[in-house]
Amino acid sequence: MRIRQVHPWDVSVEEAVDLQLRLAARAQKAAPFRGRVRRVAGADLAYDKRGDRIWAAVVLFSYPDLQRIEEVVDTCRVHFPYIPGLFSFREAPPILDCLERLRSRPDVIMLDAHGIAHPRRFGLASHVGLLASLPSIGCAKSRLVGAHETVPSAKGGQAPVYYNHSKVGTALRTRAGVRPVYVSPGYRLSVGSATAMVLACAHGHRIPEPIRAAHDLANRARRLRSIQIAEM
DNA sequence: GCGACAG
DNA sequence: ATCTTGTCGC
Repeated sequence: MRIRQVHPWDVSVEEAVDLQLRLAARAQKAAPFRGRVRRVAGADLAYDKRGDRIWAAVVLFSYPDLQRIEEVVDTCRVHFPYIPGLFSFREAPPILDCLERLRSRPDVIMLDAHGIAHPRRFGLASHVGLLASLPSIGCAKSRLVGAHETVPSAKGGQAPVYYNHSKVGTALRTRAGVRPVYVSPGYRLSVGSATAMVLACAHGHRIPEPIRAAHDLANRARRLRSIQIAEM
């Protein structure tokens, strides 16, 4: 699929924040998914111990039966610093490269990150979704912003996450006895449909299958170090 | 000024 | 995120 080249990535921290403020406006339409979801992609990354190279992986699954269809990995060096709230400037490039090389188009992509549950309502999931013109979901392992009540302990238990007087996501128990994950729509999705899709992809593990598979693939690629794709 | 703070 | 072995529990 084609990726839009909207802005450069070698920007300063100030420019990055400015870009988020400007791009966020395009990622705030909360629409429930239209039609049938047939393919869901999961994306995640692995870092080397020095923290200057990352491996990105995208794994495509059929939905809702979750059969593995296709997978892509990419690697590149990172220069942008680790700053909560600015992940996309480190992680989006290699993920977008993977998406660009994907043969069949996903209906939605879920990432180990936040969507609009972000200081400027434009987390990594939103950024990737916007540039790829693909509905996206952020499913993070911990909270970045917002607050919520106690999450029911059974699988499927949830509590809305509020930030600045608006609902930005869901704290969702994907399995009994584990900490909830934080689901927030990234691009062109509603909190409800994003939450439903994550729960539908929870197969006995805290992390939904597409992201789990991408996490595993990224780590395997890192250990092998055999796929050193062109750097940019 | 002091915490909080995705991966 | 990554560095690390075994170990307690379903």
